[in-house]
This record gives sequence, structure tokens and C-alpha cells, in this order.
Amino acid sequence: MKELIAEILQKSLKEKNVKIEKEEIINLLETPPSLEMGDYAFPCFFLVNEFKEEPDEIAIQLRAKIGNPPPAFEDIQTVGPYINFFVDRKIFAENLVSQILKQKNNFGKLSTGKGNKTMVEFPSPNTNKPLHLGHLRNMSLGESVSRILEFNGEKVIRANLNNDRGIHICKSMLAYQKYGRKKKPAIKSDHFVGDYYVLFNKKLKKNKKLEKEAHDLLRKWEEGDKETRVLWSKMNKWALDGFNETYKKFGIAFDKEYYESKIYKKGREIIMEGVKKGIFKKEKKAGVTIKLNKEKLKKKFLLRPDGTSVYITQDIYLAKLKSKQFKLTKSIYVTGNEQDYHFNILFLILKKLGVDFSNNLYHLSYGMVNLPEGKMKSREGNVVDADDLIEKVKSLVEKELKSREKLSKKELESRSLKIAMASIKYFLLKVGVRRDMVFNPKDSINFEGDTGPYMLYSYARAGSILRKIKSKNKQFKIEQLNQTEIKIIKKLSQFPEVVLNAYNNFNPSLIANYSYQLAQIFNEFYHACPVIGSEQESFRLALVKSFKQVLENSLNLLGIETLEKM
RNA sequence: GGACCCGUAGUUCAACGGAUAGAAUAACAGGUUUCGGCCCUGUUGAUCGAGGUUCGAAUCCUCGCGGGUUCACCA
Repeated sequence: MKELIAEILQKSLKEKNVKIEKEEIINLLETPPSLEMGDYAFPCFFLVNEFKEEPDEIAIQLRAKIGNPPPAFEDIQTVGPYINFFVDRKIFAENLVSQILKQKNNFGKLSTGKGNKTMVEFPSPNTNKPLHLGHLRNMSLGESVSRILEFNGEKVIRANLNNDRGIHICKSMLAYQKYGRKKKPAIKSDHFVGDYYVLFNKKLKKNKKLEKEAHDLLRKWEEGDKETRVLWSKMNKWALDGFNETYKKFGIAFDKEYYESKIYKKGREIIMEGVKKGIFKKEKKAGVTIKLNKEKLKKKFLLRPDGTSVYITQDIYLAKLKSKQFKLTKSIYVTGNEQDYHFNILFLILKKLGVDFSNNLYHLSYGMVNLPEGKMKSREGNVVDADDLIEKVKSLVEKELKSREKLSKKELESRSLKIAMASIKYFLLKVGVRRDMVFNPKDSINFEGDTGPYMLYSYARAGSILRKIKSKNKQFKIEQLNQTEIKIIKKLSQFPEVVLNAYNNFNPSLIANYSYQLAQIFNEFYHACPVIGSEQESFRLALVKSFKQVLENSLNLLGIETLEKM
């Protein structure tokens, strides 16, 4: 449709001696703020210099050049500086609905990213304590962005870098060694490990020597001390097993797991290569460094004087390794924004080293998640635990469900889990990525308003209409369209552009907001337009089906699973 | 102190540089009723400040103000 409009405009502009590409016109086209203003709008402001006239006047002149509207249009009007196109909505609706029903899960799918192979790295936890609220945002984003990339034709490799070594791990280990008495986990195993981390910090307050003991333990680990390694493996397995449970509940899985313990020593060669090339500088007392004066950043250490690696060293190595293993064209790192500085430098260095995909590095950096009670404090142990939060939200949902309908225990269990996951994911994804945000469990499960349950509810509503219909007649005919129907059709038609926009900006919140608007309009439709038994039944059924399909596609991109019944 | 990010109704969030800054909640008013709880309708209410760029700025630039994060061998 936009193509067609662009063609018309191009032609009339040519008569005015203005040369412009069709692509450009398509980019300029807007959607007017209200239905009365038509379906597509062409703003004339940018022509002011060429025409040397007021934009309003330009619009009128151009409109005159167009002449009678072609068949696909009902009307073409000017409103101030805009030329507004009214499409023939019956034809438009017919085409759109048929297209959705034919393409089903593929409606909205694009091939913009075809040929790209992208690694999305998330959530990359530390193995000394369980996942927390921040990880939930991380996982929601990582999974959603992956799905959006795939929907745009990219091949995605989901990778998880486990930070399974270092002083923080040794702290949990030490506490277990000293106070754990060889106990085995009686609770979820990552929580078991985390409890010893908290215990360590508690004991540390009274006994400062523990800090040194933990460092000794780290040294022993690095020397490969057998007993230490056995303990380490055991506790790491507990932690990782626990994480896997949570991942599964969350509906995510990885194509590739990396372990810091396996790569942390390996960056040295690359750094030395860089020294040879003159990118880095070797200093006697300071190890290897890089000066970043030009970039207005401080000098950065890449190797210690004794030749061992620092944090960034292994990231440099891992980038090379990834590129070799998968021949990536693009790499996305999902982390909290406290790592902005780190990734800034990492990307600079990778570019200097000329890593294959170094022009396509992206740090998907998100803001902090807080609770209504206040800010999370990271080390004290009052961090909000991911599993606990899921449970809390789930029990809130259960309560809500119980008040609505009697369900078997099994059904209640499965529904409330799915709704809880939808609540959490939706709430975390609807917010712009960069912003700090407040996660309010109670708000998140509200069945009304801008929430996950509201989406699922709308979906289920559509489902229940369809269930009540027996006729299998797929034909539909449009006699006439009312305002609400037009609104919903227009919204449906916008899905592909929203997908593209979300893809270009790595921004799931656009999809979330779209889902909400769509669901809202559908509920309006639900109240205003009876489906079953109406004169428009065949068409309205097709419309309900289309809505259900597009909402499903949309939620799917957010990693949210739909439910036939709420 | 330097760098980066953020700043929009009381609160939580929206708004490719475009037409009248939208929702959700809360508050207020009315309706509905077994009910001060559920539901429905309506009303009030916001771009941190000062300059600049532009036909047009919440959006871009500069300087302030406020908050967060970060800054050489922790991840």
C-alpha cells in the first residue's frame, strides 16, 4: 500500500520538478493520529525550500496534481500541511485478514536480517549465589531480542557465560568448608550455595581473617589443589543445576555454554600479538596496557606484570573464540548498565584488533530493577531472589484465579505458573530498556491495565468466541465496516512495521506496547460488536481469528506463552 | 572530580524531530448494588530550569539542577 502511495506522490512531485526516491517517500509516510484524518499521511514540510511556499500551499498544489484517487483509495485530502490518504478500507481489510489467516505464525515475519549469524550472550551469572531480580530482566530481554532477531531472518546462537571462578566463588566454598559439615542441599541447590555466601559475609564482620583465607583458597584453586577442585566442582554443579531449573521454568535454553574457568587464562597470546602490532604497550612494572587518550578514556590494564589475565582479557579472548567457532556476523551482550564502561573499552579494543564482527558489536544495557519498597542493595543478602519472586507472583495469581473460578489443583498449578511468567516478563519488557524501573508484583498481575494477564485474558476471550462457533465456513464477506472494526484492522496492519522497528533498535518494549494497544482495541470491539449471530458473523469471526493470531505472534516475540483458557 | 545513563500527571510507564503529549493506577464526582470492597461513566492532573538549532523540540546541541552507575590489575 505504501508502495502505491509513494508511486503516486513520486509522479506528482516529478511534475513539479522534484526528484525523490520511492524509498524516501515511504520513510516519510506517517500514520495520522486519528481515523478521521485517513490512513496514511504525507507531510510537506521538507519541501518548503524547493517550492518556496508555505507547507499548506504545497500540500494543496500536490493534491491537485494527483487528480482523482485511484481505485484502491476512497479519498485523498489535504489537511494543513499534510496530504492524507484514505484507502478503500473494505479491500484493505479483505486483503489483510486473508493474509494473516494464510500466513498464521509467519505473519509479520521479515527477512531483513537474512544471512546474519548473531550471538546473544545472556544472562551470564556468577555461580556463588542464586539468580536475582536483575537476572529476570536480563533473561526476559535476552530471550525476547533473540526471538525478534530470528523473526527477522537471523540465525541466533544463545550463549551463556558462566562466571564460575574467582574470589566470590571461594567465599561460598570457604563458608561451606568451615560450617557446612558436608551437608547436602535440602533446598533448591543454588540457594543452598548462596546461603553460604551470605554466611561468609556475616562471619566476616566478626572475623576479618576470613578474607585472607578466601584468597588462600583461590590460590589453591589456581594451583589445581585436588581437594579444592573437588569441592569447587561439587558446589558449582549445585549452583548450575539450580539455575537450570529456573531457566526451564522461564522457558529459555542455550545453544552454547561457556565457562570462565576454562578460558580465564587464555587471553595472553592475543594480547602479546597486540603488543607486536603496536596496539598495546608492554611496561616493565605495569604489565601490558593500552592508552585510550584519544578516546578520552583512562589507561587500561590488559595483563598483570606477572603475565596473568584480568577480566577484560578473557572477554577479548572469548570474542575471538566465538568468531572462530561460529563465524559470527554480529554479537550482542546483555548486561546491566553498570558494565557500560567495560564494554565501551572492550569494543574499542576488539575494533583495534580487527575481530571479524567488530563492526557489529552491541551492548544491550539495561537499567536497574527496584522494588516498591526501595532499592536493592547488592551484597547484604537483601537482594530480591528470582525464584522467590516467581513464587510470590504465582501465589498472587493463584489467589486471583481462585476468586474467579473453581479449578482442579493441577489446572490451577499450570495456569498460575504460565500467567505468573507472563506477568513478570511483560512487566519487565514493557519498559524502555535503558531506564531504571520499579517492579511491582501486585501491579504486574492485575487482570486489567497494561499487564501480562490482560494480554492473556484478551487472547482467551477471543478463543472462547471461536470455540462457540460450529460452522467451519472460512469464507467471509464484508458488507460494511464500523469505526471499531477499522481501528482493529489498522492496528493489525501495523504489526510488521513494529517488528521491524523493534528489530532495528533491539527494543522489545515496542512489541509490548503494541500488544497492549492491540488488546485494548480488541476489548473495545468485544463490547461494541457482537460476533455470534450478527449479520457480519463471517467477517467478524475472521477478524477475531486474525486478532488472536497477531497477538499470539506478538506475545511470542516477548517469550510469552498464550493460554486458551484463563 | 572526569565519563556514561536517566529526568514526562501524586505514582508506575508511553509518545520514527511532526497534527490535540497518551495509558494504567491513585484522587475526585456520578451511576450500579447485598456492600465505602466488584463493575461502568466522567473530571482533575505532567514534559527539571535557561539558552540555541529547526517551518516545527518531551525528543537534537550547550550550560546548569537532581538521581543512578562507573573510573588501572573485582567480575
